[in-house]
Amino acid sequence: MSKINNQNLSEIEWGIMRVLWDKGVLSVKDVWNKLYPNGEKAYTTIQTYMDRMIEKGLLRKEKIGLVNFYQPVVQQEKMMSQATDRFVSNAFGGSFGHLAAFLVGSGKLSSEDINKIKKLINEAEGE
Amino acid sequence: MSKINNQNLSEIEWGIMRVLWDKGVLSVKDVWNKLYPNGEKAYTTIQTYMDRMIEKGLLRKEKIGLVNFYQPVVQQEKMMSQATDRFVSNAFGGSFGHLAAFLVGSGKLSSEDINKIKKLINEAEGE
DNA sequence: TTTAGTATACTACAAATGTAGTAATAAAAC
DNA sequence: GTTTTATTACTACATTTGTAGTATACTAAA
Repeated sequence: MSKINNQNLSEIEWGIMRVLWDKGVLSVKDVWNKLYPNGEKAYTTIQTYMDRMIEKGLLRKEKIGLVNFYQPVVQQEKMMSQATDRFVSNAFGGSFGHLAAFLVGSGKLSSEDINKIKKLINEAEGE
Repeated sequence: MSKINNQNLSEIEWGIMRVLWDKGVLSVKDVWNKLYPNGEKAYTTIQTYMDRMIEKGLLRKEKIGLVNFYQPVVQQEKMMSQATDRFVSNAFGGSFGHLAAFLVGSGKLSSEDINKIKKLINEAEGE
């Protein structure tokens, strides 16, 4: 039974989740084509990943004809939130403010980003 | 030779790094006491971690008397920056703005956090 | 100078991760 | 109807991670 989902995703797992969140329901081949159009990884490697991700409760599959179609079990928002929590707790000692300040001070944000943030802050404060 | 440092840290490795960044130079025992005052992990487990972290180029050690003292090789800022890059690229498709917006919209920031961010933004724009 | 206490160095091993090959099966093409 | 092609299912294996025990060696105490 899908062990209360709370693990870290590896880079490849994130990639797989992203295309599935984006496209909805896909076969291994679809995902593979999307992620590795030049065959950087073997097809069966991705197959293995995706089947292991079912065991982890991240995906589920359904066979239609002879092809398996996979889809996310976990919501993107939820996963992002959990991952952010874990990341902040590891890298920023649990302080979201620290991370936010780091972002603002890091030069990693474009001026559009900054404007969007200001707007969001104003909206949030307006309520 | 310290293979250009670019790996992910596990939760435990982050913990070790954090106490070392904080305190400077410590023995295994010091770190262990700090992180697991109730012996949640075996002393030798931490020893193993710290020695592996030397191979990964994260720490270095120096023997004084019969005790090894460990210290970080990589700067905290740099590590945080790299880790943030990787995290954003995995979880937010590479968009820092997305992460920042997510943070502001998530309710994870306190009002002091928000104020600090506004101040930082103003300062940044003032220059 | 034998003994008891520490810290180190080395070894061990299971689980998870990264990577992919091969066997089997079904459909399509000939 | 036999061959080829597409997929899946299963197996394999090296590396890394998590966890810790044991053997050594040195210091301090008795």
